[in-house]
Amino acid sequence: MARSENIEQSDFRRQQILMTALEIISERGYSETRIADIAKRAGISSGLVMYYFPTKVDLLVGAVRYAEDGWYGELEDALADATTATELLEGMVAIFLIGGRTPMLQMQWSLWLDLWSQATRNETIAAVHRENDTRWREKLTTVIEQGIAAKEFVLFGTIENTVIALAAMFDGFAVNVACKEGNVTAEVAFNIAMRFSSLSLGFVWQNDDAVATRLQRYFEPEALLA
Amino acid sequence: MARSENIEQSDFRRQQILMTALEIISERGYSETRIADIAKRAGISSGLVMYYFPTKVDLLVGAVRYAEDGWYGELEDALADATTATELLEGMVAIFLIGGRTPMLQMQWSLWLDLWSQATRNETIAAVHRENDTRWREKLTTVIEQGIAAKEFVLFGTIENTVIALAAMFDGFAVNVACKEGNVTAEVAFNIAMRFSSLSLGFVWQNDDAVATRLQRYFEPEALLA
Amino acid sequence: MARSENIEQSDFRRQQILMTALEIISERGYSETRIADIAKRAGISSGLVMYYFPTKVDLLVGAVRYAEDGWYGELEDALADATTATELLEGMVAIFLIGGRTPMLQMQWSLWLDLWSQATRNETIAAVHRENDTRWREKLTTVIEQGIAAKEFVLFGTIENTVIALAAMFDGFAVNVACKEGNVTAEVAFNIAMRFSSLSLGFVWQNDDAVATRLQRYFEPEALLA
Amino acid sequence: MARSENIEQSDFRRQQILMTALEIISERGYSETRIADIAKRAGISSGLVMYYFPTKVDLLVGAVRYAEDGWYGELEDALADATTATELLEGMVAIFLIGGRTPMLQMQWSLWLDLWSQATRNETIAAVHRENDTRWREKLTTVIEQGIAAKEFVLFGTIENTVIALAAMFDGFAVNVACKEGNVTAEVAFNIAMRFSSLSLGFVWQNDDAVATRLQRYFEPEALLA
DNA sequence: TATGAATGAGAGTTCATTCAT
DNA sequence: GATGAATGAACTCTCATTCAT
Repeated sequence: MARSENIEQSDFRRQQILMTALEIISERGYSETRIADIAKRAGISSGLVMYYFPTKVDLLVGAVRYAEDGWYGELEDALADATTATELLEGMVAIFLIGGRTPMLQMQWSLWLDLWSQATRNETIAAVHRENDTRWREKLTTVIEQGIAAKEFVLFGTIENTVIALAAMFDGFAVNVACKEGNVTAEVAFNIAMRFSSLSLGFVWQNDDAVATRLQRYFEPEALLA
Repeated sequence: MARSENIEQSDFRRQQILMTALEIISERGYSETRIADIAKRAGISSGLVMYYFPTKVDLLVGAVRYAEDGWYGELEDALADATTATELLEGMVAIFLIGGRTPMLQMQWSLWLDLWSQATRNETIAAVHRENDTRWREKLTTVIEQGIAAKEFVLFGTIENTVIALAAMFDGFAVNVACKEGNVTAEVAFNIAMRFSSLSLGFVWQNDDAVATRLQRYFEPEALLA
Repeated sequence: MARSENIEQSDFRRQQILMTALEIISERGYSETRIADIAKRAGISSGLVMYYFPTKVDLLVGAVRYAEDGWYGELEDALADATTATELLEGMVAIFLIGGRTPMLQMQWSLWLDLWSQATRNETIAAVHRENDTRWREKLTTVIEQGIAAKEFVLFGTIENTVIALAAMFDGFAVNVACKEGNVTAEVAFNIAMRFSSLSLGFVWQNDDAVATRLQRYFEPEALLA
Repeated sequence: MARSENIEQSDFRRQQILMTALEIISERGYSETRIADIAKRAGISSGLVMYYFPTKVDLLVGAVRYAEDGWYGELEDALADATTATELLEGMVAIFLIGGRTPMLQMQWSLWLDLWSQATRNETIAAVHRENDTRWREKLTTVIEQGIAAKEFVLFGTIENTVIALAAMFDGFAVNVACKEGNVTAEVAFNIAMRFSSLSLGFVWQNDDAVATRLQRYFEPEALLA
């Protein structure tokens, strides 16, 4: 077997394990996930899982990075048709809270809550969390800067603080959604999140037919808000 | 031993165990907490822990409720000197994000992140989480209603949505603080949280000497923002 | 159950586990001994073994100490009829190399070789080994001093060096016996060990009927040398 | 590639693996040595190690034989300047207990203790041990015969028994040295071993300047006894 | 109430060995 | 010869939970 094939094969295994891990951790949580379960579902031995990921924490870190990379990669595509800053923000928040058309964009919030929970006590995991957070804030910053340049947005504070506040609000909504708090479904969360974003960014937003039409780019109508 | 003494003794044990559990779960997380560790620190046998709390989940539920009750109880006292709705809100947010003068008010955020993480997959825990959330939103609602009545606040949406949005933002900030994201310390979080609350509630707030003076009701000066 | 009964029960378990461990480690060696095997043979769960001996090394240390204590305790009894220093030495060497009438005195040399092997790299085990060695040399010293006082023995060097040399020779013979080197059986080793001891201690010793008669105190005739 | 080159290459690999195995087994013991560690340090794959040595026991056997052959080969050279039987014996004991100028002559006692320990339960290893022992005794026999012929030595028993006794004593001292018993350093062991050898062989030996000078053939002065 | 010995079903991890390439 | 992915059986150790006392 040629060297390049080896590398491909190796990468394939790595990805296969990460995908499976991602699935199972999302389903039942990190601490309820067994290496043996991942191996079984992937159709390999548990020894092989350890061969690629020496410890269980490595697996969590790998799975989170994998999810993150996949999410951002596919987010670009999903937002391809959004042109104004408002539409971009709307799309980002919609996909963040409700999900997108691909499995990767159907963000597994339970994975994130696990990550936060582990991050408070494990520095390696905390570092991964910070990485993610920074990436998300940078993305938001870019969109807001575009909106300011295009005179769509007007800020009431510094851009840094605005981003921090909005990101915090979005995370908080994600907790509501992940914990399935009855009255705050993903769609309700999206709606409120956009209204308060518009307040902070000085633009007008209301959930009308135009919004509904636009959102069909990201998910099926039935997932939409009333 | 008289019946009443039995009950007292029983309640004492219950509380003693809960306090210890709270301590240890906060320190190292729910899944890293061993029944045996709680028993050892409480100076009792692990069998006795199981006698009062038949399963480990019961212990988590109990500890969270205990923390919650303690927190609200002491919050009242802490806010005794705050009279206007603005001051009340300020105090609530300060204590929520930074902490208060008593151990109970030094909210162990890591406990809450654990709770969220477990809540996504365990209905009993999810119920406790919802209880907490409802209580917190009711508290916020009361204060906002008072502010509206006193013409301190003006809303840009329904009161329900405003409360949901603010509560989400506060939770998101709590994640930042708990995961020790470098640039968002508890004090920074408080500051930004108040600025954006003022935007949503139509009041003016800026972090000046008067605020600093007021905050000294809740914690020592050195914990204050610049 | 009364406290004293608890302690008795606890000691019983401890001893039961140590005895079983001793047996199995002797049979197949420390690194081939499984906690589960000990548990199974003792008729208990492996968790209980770990309850009494938190690590496998603790079990080895415990087993060695137990064997050692048992050996010395029973050595006293076995030597009760030996009066002269020569007879005492003879008895000690005979039991050391060939064994005695009780299981404890049928020294499991393989256990000792394991101990030496582990001692080169594990300080805890090395300490136990040193303990044993010191005890054995003290025993030899006492007997030799008695022999000198009784004018049975005459030394050609210091008593310290004599003891070190003799102890080394006995250990070396033990290796021969444990590794079942064909021509050096336990009996042959005993015979040569005594002849060279007599050289170092200036007494006359030859393996005659009187010796054979005396040795019957320690083991059955068939175990005796031709 | 020509057949002879293949064989050379093959021998090279074999030796390379044995040297590395010897190193690592000496450092951390047989049962703590991993095939993968040997492969890594040798810069090859673990599959290749198994290609040359089908089982781990083969590797131990090979390593011991390799060490043994190296030791005897270099012993000859080291003793080249020793002419009398006394000097030869002195040199052999010195190198046996203290070591020589080459790595091979710095006998790794821990390897030998491992060998003994395994030999009690593994017949293949026991056979290797016997081989070694026989070789060592033959060497001692030759020297003693030379000493008798040259009237340097006078025996108090048969030559066979004398060799067995001395070999046992040397092994026993090796245990002391390997287990780093504080008061019996390699140098002390050598000194006592020689004094008691002289007793058994009827020659005069005392550790004076002449001895010290002679020993400088084998190792550096600082390693010498006072 | 209270103890703590006892359980037992794993858990993650290890590692000699195999084998397709 | 040489690789290193892959296996899988086993190991020590963990820990919530049970239960006789």
